[in-house]
Amino acid sequence: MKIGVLGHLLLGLLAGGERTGWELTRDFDTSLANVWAASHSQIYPELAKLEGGGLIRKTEAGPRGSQRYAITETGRSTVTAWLADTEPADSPRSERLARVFFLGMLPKERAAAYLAEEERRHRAKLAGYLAFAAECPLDDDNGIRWDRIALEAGIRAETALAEWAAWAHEQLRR
Amino acid sequence: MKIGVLGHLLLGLLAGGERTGWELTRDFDTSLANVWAASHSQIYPELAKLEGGGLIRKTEAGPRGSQRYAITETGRSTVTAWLADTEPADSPRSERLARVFFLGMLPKERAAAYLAEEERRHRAKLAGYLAFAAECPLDDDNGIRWDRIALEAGIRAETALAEWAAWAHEQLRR
DNA sequence: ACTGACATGTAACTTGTTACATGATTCG
DNA sequence: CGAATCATGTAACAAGTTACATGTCAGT
Repeated sequence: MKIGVLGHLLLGLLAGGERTGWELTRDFDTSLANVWAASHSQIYPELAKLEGGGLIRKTEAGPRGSQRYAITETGRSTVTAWLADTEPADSPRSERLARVFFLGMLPKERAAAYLAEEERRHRAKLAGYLAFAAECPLDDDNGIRWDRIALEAGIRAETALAEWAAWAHEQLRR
Repeated sequence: MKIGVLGHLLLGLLAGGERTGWELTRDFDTSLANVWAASHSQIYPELAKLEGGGLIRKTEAGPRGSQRYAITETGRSTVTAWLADTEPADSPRSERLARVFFLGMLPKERAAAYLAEEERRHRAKLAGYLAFAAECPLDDDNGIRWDRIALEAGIRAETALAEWAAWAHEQLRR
C-alpha cells in the first residue's frame, strides 16, 4: 500500500489521540490550514485506505454516525519511519509570487496595487498568527509545542514577506 | 476553454518573446523553478491546448523538430486579464513545515537533526539566490526586472526561515 | 418547524508525476 | 562512434477540487 503526504499527516494527527473524520477535517482547517490543505472528500477515502492497510482501526461509534479512529502500532511505526527516514519533497507552488514575474505587463498603478494587496494580505495573516501565538506557550506538560514552533516559522515568513512587498512597492515608485 | 495557472504562466513567458516548448521547459526549471514547478510532460500538452484555443500560434520550425510558439493578441489580453482581474489562489503545501507538527514523535536528537538540516537547506538556497542577485540589476532598459523583485522575496523568506530553524533548534536544547 | 453545526460519503473532473518512447544534432 | 544535450510527445497513475447527496442532533 502506498501512502502519500496526506496519509502520513492523518497518521500523525491520530498518533496524538483518537479522532473522527470530522475532527481530522477540522484539524486540516485550523492548525494545519497554513501548511497543508485537505478537504473532507479527500480525507474520508484516505481514512478508509489507511484502515484497509491496518494502519488505523475503528473504535467506538459516536452520536450521529460519527466514527472514531485510533492509530495502530503499524501505523505508528509507519509515521515515525516517514519522519525519520524519508526526505520531504518540495514542489513550490506560489501563484502569488509567480504572478510577480509578469507584473511588467500591467500599467504601473495596477502593479503597485497588486503589491499593496500582497502587503495587506501578509500583514493580515501575520496578525492572525500573532494573536494565536500570544496565547500559545512554547511548551506544556507534554514538552515542546511543535505546532507553536511551526507557527513561529509562519510568523517570521509573513513578516519578511510583508516587508518585501513594501520594499517592492517602493522600488516601483523610483 | 479553461486555462489554469500553468497555461497563464506559459502565456506570460511567451508574452516576453517567442519560445519553443523546450525553452519554456527550461524556464520552469530555472527562473520559475522556485515558484511553480512544471515538467515537459505537462507543458507540451498544455501548449497544444493553448494553440487550439488560439491563444498562441506556431511560428517557424527550428532545427531538430523544434517548434516555436508566439503569443496572439487574444493570448495577451487573456494573460493581462488574469493578472489584473482575478484573485490568485493559495493552497499551502509545505511538507517540510507540516512535518514539524509531528517532530515530537521522534527522539530529541532526531528532531534536532531535522531542524539542523532545515537550516542547512535554507542557507544553501539563500546562497544560491544571493549569487544570482549579485549579477542581476533591479532594472534594465525595459524597466523593472520583475524576476529580480520576485527573487528578493525568496531571499527574504529564506533568510527568515534559516533563522527560524536555528531558533527552533535552540528551543530544543533548553 | 427551522436553522446551524455535526457527520460521512461518492462522482466527475482537473492537475500533476513518473515512466515510457523516440529521434536529431553537436562535440570530443 | 559515443555521450550529452536538444527536442517532443504519450500513457498510466496519483493527488486534489468541486459538486452532489444524505442524514443526525441541539438549540431556538
